[in-house]
Amino acid sequence: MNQTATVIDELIAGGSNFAASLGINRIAGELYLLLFFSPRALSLDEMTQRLKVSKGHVSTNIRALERWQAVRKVWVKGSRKDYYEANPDTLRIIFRQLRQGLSQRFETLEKIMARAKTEISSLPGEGEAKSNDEFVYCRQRLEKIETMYKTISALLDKSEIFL
Amino acid sequence: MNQTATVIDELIAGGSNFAASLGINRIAGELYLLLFFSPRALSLDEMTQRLKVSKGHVSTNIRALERWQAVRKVWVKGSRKDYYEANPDTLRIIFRQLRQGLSQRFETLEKIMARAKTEISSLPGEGEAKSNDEFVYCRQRLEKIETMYKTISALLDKSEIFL
DNA sequence: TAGAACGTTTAGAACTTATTAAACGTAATA
DNA sequence: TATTACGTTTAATAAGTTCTAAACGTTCTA
Repeated sequence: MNQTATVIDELIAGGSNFAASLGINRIAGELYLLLFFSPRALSLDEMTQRLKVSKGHVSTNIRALERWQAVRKVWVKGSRKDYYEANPDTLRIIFRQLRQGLSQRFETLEKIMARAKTEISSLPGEGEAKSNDEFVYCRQRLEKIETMYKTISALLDKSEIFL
Repeated sequence: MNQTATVIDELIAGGSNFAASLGINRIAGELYLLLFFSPRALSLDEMTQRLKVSKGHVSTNIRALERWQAVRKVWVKGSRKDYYEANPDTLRIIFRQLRQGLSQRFETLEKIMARAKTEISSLPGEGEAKSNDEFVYCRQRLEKIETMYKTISALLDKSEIFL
């Protein structure tokens, strides 16, 4: 292993630490960075050896990266191995992933909020002062959440410039 | 427990699920939401009973929320318990936390990248073609990372409008 | 068709994180 | 001062995740 490799190892370690701290699987981060810094596509075996992790682990994680469109399989003539190269558009990958993840979760939340809104407006005042307080307060809070929700949605829409 | 409480329970469940899926401790999310929907400050005991988790757990997590300035302790006369209320500025809390977390991690990354840059430019060409390729390619990639880095930093700076 | 070279799946070991119950310390109260 | 009512810390356990080694199923090659 030459000197360039050592420098890259450090970059991979630092970068995958960063990714891991954001909740991305460490090996996925390492795989992506390894490919990102590699001038040619690498085979599963090469990645396995270089990162010193099991073949199965590499297999599983590289396919996760493929699903995120962070890497892609390339065809290398004369070999029947699978080779992968990094999609260098890292920012786009991150934002796409972020946007998509949030949208899905938002849908679930939206349903819950819609139901809460219906339920709460159909509640009888219940007579006693305490319950009434809670009732009014809850409505206000729900409205506040909706406002925030719209702010974030708007931001997400703007982040389309990265896609 | 009245009907408003039931609706709020659903909102807490949905919201804390959302938070948990973003990597925030589930109990922290539940605590925040419980307070967010509560018209008055609540004591540790009340939160413990309502959320059905241990006192210690509530204690630890409420202090994490305090550190993030997501809740604050309030004084209730005639009681020697600690009462807490939510900081309703949820978006501000989220962005502050995001910004701060990223900044810290960025500092570490910055150091690694600076060192890599120095090391890589001080490397001799090593003669052989293959190493030279790697060398040149690595420099290009490093530059690409720096560009992305600057893009995110700029975005973070703009997100100051939320602080 | 037998054997080798692959990538994938899986069962469980090794770690990590979340959670609890109980011990503890402190301050208020009687 | 003794007791009680708190919040905090801690040690043990439960739950969840990551990781490996080995079995497996294909596809290629001889």
